[in-house]
Amino acid sequence: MAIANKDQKLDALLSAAARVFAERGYHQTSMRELARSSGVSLAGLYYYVESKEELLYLIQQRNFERVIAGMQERLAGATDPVDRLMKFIDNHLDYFASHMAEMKVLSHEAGALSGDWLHTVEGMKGSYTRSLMDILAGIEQTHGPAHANRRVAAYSLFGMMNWIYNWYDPLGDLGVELLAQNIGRIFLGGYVGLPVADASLPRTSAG
Amino acid sequence: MAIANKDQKLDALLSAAARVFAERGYHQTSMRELARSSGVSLAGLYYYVESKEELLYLIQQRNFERVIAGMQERLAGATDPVDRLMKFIDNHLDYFASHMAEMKVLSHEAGALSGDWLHTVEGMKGSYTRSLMDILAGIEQTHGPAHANRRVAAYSLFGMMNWIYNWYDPLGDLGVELLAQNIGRIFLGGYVGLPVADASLPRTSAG
DNA sequence: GTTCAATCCGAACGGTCGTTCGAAGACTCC
DNA sequence: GGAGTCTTCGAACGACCGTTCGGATTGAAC
Repeated sequence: MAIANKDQKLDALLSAAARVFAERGYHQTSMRELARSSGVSLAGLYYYVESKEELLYLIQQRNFERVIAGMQERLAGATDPVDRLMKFIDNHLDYFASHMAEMKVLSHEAGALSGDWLHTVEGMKGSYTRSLMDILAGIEQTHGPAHANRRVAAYSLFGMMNWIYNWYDPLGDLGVELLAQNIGRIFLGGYVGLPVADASLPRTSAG
Repeated sequence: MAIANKDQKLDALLSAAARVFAERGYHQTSMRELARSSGVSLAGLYYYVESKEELLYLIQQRNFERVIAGMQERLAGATDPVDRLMKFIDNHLDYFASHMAEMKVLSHEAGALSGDWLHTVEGMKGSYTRSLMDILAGIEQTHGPAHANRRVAAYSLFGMMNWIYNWYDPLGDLGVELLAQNIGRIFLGGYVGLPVADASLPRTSAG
């Protein structure tokens, strides 16, 4: 019970910290604020975590891990490159929209890590980016020459998806499925001139 | 001479500060570091600026002003909506690429301002966003129904363009013209299914 | 060469920061 | 009920923060 309980409390701590980091920024947030908003004393935080930076690292690493795991799961049975891309986008935006605070911290506080922690997270980003580039290569093979440089295309897609923390409200009128559909359509139409049919996308009421 | 000289030194100060803010982040940067990297004493900074936050505000406001002025200048004679969009993108990326530090500060430290200063910069952002949305409306009129929600499209384009501070090297192999061409092509092709011909874009050696 | 404003700075202020430490409470097992 | 481990925390530490203030330095104007 003891160890499981500790892990559970660490999870709650990370979730509370992510909310505050997302709202006020990592450097602007003090350990005293984190203590207050998570119901633990200041010193008590250090029972679960060895430093403020480890808190940031754990938020980034754990959530990125889940994004990557979700992607691998969704891609497991898909062979058509376009289908794979849409699943990649769906997964990314799904996780993003349901973990806005954590993903904002992951996207926005990338430069706040250092040392091995930074190295680890950057490794994950590299591998994630490579996954997308591979999918793009597959699309080029099946749908003719690309209309844009593959690297530019990959980072443009990440830009579209990661920028949403600046404007998207998951509780607003625009559902995640529709958002993913829109972004997927913009990207695919521009990258290989593919008009993405509604039928190949998850249906939404506002479709 | 006196006042002009002061303005000139303020410019140099802002430029030095932007470089440090871009590299280490606004909150992580101390006034002592800014003093060191701009060759002024700590107290001397306060002759030019009333607070650290005003420094950030001036960087954001002055550069955003120039981006908007550049846009208005380039759009002055253009009537074709697609041409207007390409000019909008060109201007944005041109300025971004030649002022990477300032624009990273503008994009990345948006949440660090408060009060009237925040209000002013947000007003500029709103007006700039409206300009893009107007161009998109024009494109829809001349090139048929859009393949994606206009608001999503606008923010997706901003995402593509503003994300470049995370990966783009203005001194690398990929020139700004080519970058703008690629992003413009991805966006236009996806938004209204328009295959952008090379001829309608600025020529580059790598075409 | 005195005046006066513009320019610059050393030194200090009060405050907040991340982190530590020793000890107190809570819980389990005998 | 005693031993031992897990969990929690009040209080304090040294470091650094943004900002201020009084005075030094400069340079043009008369």
